[in-house]
Amino acid sequence: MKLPPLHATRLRRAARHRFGWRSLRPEQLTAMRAVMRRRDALVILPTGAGKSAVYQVPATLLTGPTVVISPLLALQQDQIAALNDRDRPELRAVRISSAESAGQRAAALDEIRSGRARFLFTTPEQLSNPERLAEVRALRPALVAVDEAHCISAWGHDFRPDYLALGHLIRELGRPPVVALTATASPPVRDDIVERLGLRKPKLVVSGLDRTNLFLEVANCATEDYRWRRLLALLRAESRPGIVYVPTRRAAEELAERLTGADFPAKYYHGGMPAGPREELHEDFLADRVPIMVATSAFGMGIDKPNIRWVVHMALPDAPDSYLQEIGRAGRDGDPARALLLWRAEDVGLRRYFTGGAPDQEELRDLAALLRDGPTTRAALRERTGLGARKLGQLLALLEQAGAAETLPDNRLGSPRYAPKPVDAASAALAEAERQQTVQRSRTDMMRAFAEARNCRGQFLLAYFGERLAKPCGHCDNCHAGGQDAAAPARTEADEPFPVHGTVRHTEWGTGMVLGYEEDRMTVLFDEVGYKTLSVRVVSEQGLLEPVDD
DNA sequence: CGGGAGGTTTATACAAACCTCCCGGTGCGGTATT
Repeated sequence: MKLPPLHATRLRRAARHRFGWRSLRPEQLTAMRAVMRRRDALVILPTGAGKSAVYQVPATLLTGPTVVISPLLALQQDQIAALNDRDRPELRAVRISSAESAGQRAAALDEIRSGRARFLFTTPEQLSNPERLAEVRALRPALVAVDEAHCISAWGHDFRPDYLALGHLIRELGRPPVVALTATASPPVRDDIVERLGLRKPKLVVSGLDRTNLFLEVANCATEDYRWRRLLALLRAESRPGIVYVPTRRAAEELAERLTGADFPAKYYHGGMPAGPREELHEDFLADRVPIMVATSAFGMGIDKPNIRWVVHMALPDAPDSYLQEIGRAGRDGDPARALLLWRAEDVGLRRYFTGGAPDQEELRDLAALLRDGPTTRAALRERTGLGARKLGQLLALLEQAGAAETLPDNRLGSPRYAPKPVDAASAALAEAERQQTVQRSRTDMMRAFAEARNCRGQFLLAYFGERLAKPCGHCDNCHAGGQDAAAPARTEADEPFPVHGTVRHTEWGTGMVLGYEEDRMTVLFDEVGYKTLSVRVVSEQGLLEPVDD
């Protein structure tokens, strides 16, 4: 008789009795068992595949509370409500955020301490407050779950710098096991998550990147008018609800009005709106009261709505990472859904702008010099430099990469013992910023290459995310147009001279990972210069790449 | 980086070409004011 794997029975029983889930998917179970063995895990599963269960079920079997770090308060609200609706003390969730008063915070901590609640939801910003951190540490958490972990990479470097410090903060919590969860993470994003969270040999669980019920289409639009007419054509052919992604807030408002005028009732949503209407729209959309949502990228994270029938992009997204996140919201019910990208070459300009320029070398140098005066706080640094919180966070992160700044156990900032001179630290930090921008630009290049691809789009996307799809996907415009030659001769070693996912070195660009092959071209992700597409023939003839042993 | 608005120049002067300026995403938290 074959014994069930360690912990599997307990986990299944807990899932059934405490949550009412009659079965667990293999990938869920794999991740949960890693958690039970107190091993770190990086879990990449599509939303709706039971990602939350991965930390929630083990949490009920561990001694001690689970801290859930999640980026959006609105999202936390939904997750907390879902847990508390079950009305069981061992599932009860509380929160610490700017939305709770000091009294509520004390009550939440007390509930956890006394065992009346098990889950503590919070944000990276809360934990970066030393008092808050000490309060949470005193609870002796048994597990930390980092939800929407791609935010570390997408937001940490500029927008929400506290995300970059999460690794330090978790260490200060007593370093319980950590499980990081997200729906999409390309190889460099995975590396970023592992490095920034300080994950130790994490169990990697990946599944469900190829969404077979999602039909991928792209149209290059010579004019704005053509873009509009393609949108109308889709609206006439498809049912509701759907999401139209636009690049700016103004475009969201204008397009919603124009669509409504054309007898396609639509609402708009963007980050500049007051919180009240935003929440209301969010709920209205979930309740099928909004047929068409025209939105910026602010809309959608954490939306787990089964019946979204299509997602249209009215501009080129900044990267395949965002694109896959956004189209992934369609067709969760498994029924056919469409993802239509309507793009123009002109769209790239806005993306370049958002990528930003180089930081100021003098500011970097002065900051590095200040850090040498002895440990200090962010508030003191803001005061002495006159920098804003966000800017300061960015510069500190860069200086940390340059070995000129470190976060001390008491959450103050200092200069490491062998820190480079401020001038050299500034140069190194600037170089790091340039590297990050180069990589980000190469992501936009890959997004454009996807739009211009004449072969299977599913294969292209999966290769970008470091996965391999053996056959053409069969659910994209190019596959349907017969662009794929099913009778093509089998590919040989001459076509694919380096193994997929193997490491190579380029004479100029340094080391990188082979992501995949497409006809006579290959895509490589280089550490320093990001994604590059190369001609296999040229690579072979000129010996541009050599294999590197991993 | 590029589009759009709005103004100015041009000289095949009731239009087009050119110029300049402004704008552009994602959210936490805390503080100040009603």
